[in-house]
Amino acid sequence: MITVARASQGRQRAGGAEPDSLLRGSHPGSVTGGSRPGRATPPRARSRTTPEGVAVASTADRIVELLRERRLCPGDPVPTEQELIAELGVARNTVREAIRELRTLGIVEVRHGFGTFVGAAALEAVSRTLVFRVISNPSGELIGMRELLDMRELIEVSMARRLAGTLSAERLATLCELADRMADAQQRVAADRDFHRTLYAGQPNSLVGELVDVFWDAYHVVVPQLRELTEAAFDATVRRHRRIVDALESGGADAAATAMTEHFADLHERVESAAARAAKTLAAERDSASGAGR
Amino acid sequence: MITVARASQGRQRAGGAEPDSLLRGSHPGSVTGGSRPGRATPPRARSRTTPEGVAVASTADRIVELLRERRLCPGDPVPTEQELIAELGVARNTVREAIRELRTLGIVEVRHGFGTFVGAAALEAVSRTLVFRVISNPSGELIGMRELLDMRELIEVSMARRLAGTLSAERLATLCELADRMADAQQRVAADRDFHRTLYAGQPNSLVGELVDVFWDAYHVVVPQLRELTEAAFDATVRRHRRIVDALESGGADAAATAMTEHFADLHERVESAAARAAKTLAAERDSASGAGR
DNA sequence: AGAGATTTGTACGTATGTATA
DNA sequence: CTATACATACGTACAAATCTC
Repeated sequence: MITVARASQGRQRAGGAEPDSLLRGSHPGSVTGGSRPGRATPPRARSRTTPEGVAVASTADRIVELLRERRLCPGDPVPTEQELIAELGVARNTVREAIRELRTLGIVEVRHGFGTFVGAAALEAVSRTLVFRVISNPSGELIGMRELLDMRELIEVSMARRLAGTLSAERLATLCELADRMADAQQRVAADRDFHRTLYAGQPNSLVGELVDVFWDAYHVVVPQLRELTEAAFDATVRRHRRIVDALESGGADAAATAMTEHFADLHERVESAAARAAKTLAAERDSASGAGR
Repeated sequence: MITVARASQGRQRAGGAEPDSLLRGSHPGSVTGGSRPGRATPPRARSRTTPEGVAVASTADRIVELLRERRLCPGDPVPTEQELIAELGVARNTVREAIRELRTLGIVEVRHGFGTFVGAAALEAVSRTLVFRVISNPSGELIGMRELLDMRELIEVSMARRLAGTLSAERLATLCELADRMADAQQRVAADRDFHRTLYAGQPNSLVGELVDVFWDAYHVVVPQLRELTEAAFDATVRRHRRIVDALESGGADAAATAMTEHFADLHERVESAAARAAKTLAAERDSASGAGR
């Protein structure tokens, strides 16, 4: 009975007022109350702090700033909640929400009952955003899946170009073996993941591998929504992957890129046809339901 | 006096136990207490709930699940905190932390005093993670900056290949104008941003543009750390960008890719030389300080 | 423009589970 | 097994922002 009251407004997005406070703290009013780092005052006698209503965001920024000032590296312990409360002069919930934010971004890692530590800032969490982005698309999930696949193609084709002719014999053998294991329905998904993962494992740029992973994850979380992908095309999967390996081994950059492009063309085609069939069966179900039900 | 106590352990990372609960709720123990959605019981008489210590995470998952069940699209209102408290049977702080997590991921957007709404799941927040990743690198910020630049190159070179010969006359004219504006020191950064932005504006795949933006943002937050980039090379900037436009207009895919690659080669070179000079001046300062100070 | 209602933001106190030593 | 340090969760109260009338 309370829900419909606010449905009138469309979607006044707030806009991007944040990219300014990415690095620096920018906490405009640290002239709040007492609570200097020196004194060990329990955070009381406040009763009207709240600079303006962005305490959590500014607290998160200040924590990041703190980590930078103290030159804390991934794995190092972050001050405890109590210390942050004393140091920053905010309440526990504020610190907790700020930590929750940083934890979501991978900037810190929390271990229950033990402590909080600087994180590696992995991009892992991004796949969650991507998945939601796909499933919340009002025009249907298909276009979101197309975008994911297209993005993967963009990155991996480029990487194929770079990797052509640079892989060691062992690496190539491993890739061949993984491609073969894709013939087995049980191992297919894991083998596919390992294939793309070992492909970019030796890369000096760790971002590339992580980004590939993130998009791979998101895609493979979403794609099971399309039941009944083309079961027949699985030997084609093996073939495509082997061709990629071949091109990486002996071919030039263009050949590797072409092989990778064709792999993704296969994936695109399978998604499209599966979506078409899904739409058809859906329509058929609807027809039979409306025909028999009334 | 409390800080050093926990510095002994290295960094036992938790590992990736999460990609399983990306989409579905997977809240293992909803057999907690009462608090069914039907009854409007104020969440009391609990006193020992806490299934196992992951209430916030599972609450966040359940909220996402809720949004999916109700087919809520970006812009639609999310149930209020009170409703979520009643529906999910958790305390307010738990809901708030869950919302904070989803807000960080761009899955919801919160407006003080008004309500919470489904978000567009933009990748904006990623740049924050990227920035932290660079500045927290124990081996120095330079390698992180190299990675950012390399990642940008990977994506944008690939996009240049795609865009070659497809841009409209107006678009090309706009790009030319933006390139010219880079001669002005005042407008340079904004023009650069707009250049790369309008380049990928018409793309049907919105992910590409966002990803380019994210890496652009992160890079340009970090790069001012290197004071005194080569001031002399700025007409080269204009030239490089104009050459990209030319290649996109009349050249083939390879020409466009080459032009873009050369642009990034310039950027790489400038970063490296600036870093080398910064290291040199730093060493000089240290020498003079240790020589004069003692 | 003023008052009330709704909703999110912040603060404080307390109890409990968890991991380490 | 006990002790300790820490994060987790709950409940409540009040402040601030926004909307509606």
